[in-house]
Amino acid sequence: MTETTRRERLRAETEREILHQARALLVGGGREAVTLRAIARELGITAPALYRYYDSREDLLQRMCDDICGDLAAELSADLATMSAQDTIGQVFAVCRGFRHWALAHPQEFALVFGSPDLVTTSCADGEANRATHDPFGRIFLTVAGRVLATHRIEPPADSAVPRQLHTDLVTFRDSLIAAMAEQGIAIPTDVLSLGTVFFMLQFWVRLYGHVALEVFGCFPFAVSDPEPLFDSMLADLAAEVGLVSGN
Amino acid sequence: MTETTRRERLRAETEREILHQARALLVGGGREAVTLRAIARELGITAPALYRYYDSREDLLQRMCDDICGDLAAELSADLATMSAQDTIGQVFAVCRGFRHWALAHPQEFALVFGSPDLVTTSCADGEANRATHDPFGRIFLTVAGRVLATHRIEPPADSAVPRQLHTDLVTFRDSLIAAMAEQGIAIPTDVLSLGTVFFMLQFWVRLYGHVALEVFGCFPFAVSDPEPLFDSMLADLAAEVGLVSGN
DNA sequence: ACGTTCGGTGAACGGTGTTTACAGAGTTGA
DNA sequence: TCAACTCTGTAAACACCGTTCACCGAACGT
Repeated sequence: MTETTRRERLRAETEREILHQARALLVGGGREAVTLRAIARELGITAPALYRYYDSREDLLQRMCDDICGDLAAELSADLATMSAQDTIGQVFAVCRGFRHWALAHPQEFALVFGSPDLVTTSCADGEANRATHDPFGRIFLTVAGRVLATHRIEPPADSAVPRQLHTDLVTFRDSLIAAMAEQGIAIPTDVLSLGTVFFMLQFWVRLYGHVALEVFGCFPFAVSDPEPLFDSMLADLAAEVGLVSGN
Repeated sequence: MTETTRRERLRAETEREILHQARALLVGGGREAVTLRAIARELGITAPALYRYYDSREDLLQRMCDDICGDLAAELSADLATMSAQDTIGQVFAVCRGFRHWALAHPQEFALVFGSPDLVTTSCADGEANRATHDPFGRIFLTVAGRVLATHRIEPPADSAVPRQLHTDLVTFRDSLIAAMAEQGIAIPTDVLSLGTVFFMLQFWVRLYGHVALEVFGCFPFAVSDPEPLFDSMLADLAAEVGLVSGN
């Protein structure tokens, strides 16, 4: 079907199985438990055979990162598919809540992809500037954000309120953002993507990621028996900050 | 001096050296590089000897967490000592900036203490409810926050704006907060520690931790060449949100 | 002075990543 | 069809890891 020769089919199958077992080990015992020998054992082969598929353990972990990102993106996409296409604000909220739920349900995966100081995920690694427009998970965020911008007038911070040192970075991001949006058939008038708007998107992500990381890593200053209301109040704050009402 | 017998002195010395070398390995190669054999090699002893000091590698890592927290607290305390005792708001800002700078300068330590899904640091492990009032780093935050509350009138969110589900947790935290403050000689009238105030402190920490974690883990959606203005604008936002002006 | 405790060693066990030489099946082309 | 070649696997080996065990000598309390 998808592949021509028989060898290629078997190889793809094995590759899938390797990643699958690696994920199971990650979930069960964290990053340190993802062992070449353990993976091989589960597959009924020997450890050196894995070197036909990956350069090293580190390389395998890297590929697993991409795999995880893809799964997360797929899960969020599935959630979105069940929603009204009209309610673009609701879609943003759904993606945010979906991200949180995924992270809480998959703490080890989250720690690997979003909580490792060294490997910067490098992802596609073609350009270097923007991650979000390339990695499949980031694209979902930008898509729903773009749909809101295309359907609602928001009240972003004034451009004058954006720290000067961020200007060039924000402009660069805005450009690749418009390009990525256009690729998905979402036309954003360049004037609604003001510097203040892009700045707000950055702040939005900082707070979203921050809350989720805090919760996954259990770094609350005291025991919070149910952090969900805190999360929801943060989302409401963010929406209110730019004059969005969840109703319409 | 501090210890009576000669054996105790030597033991304390060795214990210090173990943690010191373990830290060096952590900084150089992350958690996985902290190896009993490598530590022993640096000390000129054999690996099994370390079991006279720690139950296991995991136990050693745990102690190292506490050690790191202590160092962070010491560094922040030193910063505070150079500041005017009057400018309590400036002290809060200094602690926040100090936390960020420490995290960026010590990413591996940060990842170990503030970015591990499994071991919840357990820290003192006596009570279970509140972490901040026990661990030395949390106490610094609470101290400077307490000083602001004792010297300034702030405009916290109304109690009615606090999600109902958080009430009991917040009340519990407030009580242990007042107790911890009193221990340090800071008297907080219980009426300034409204539910809204404690809620704001929680939100404050979420945003502070969130930004720092994001930066350490490099999870920006695009390349931000200098994130410091973003951090500073967040601090200004937080202060403005409760009506604090940095001047007085 | 004696027995005990403490901090250290060396050998061993099973597990790990990685390299090397080698074997066999799948594929390709004359 | 058959030879050349590529691809996927193996087995052995190396160096390293955490951990346990038996043992030893110096420091310690009585």
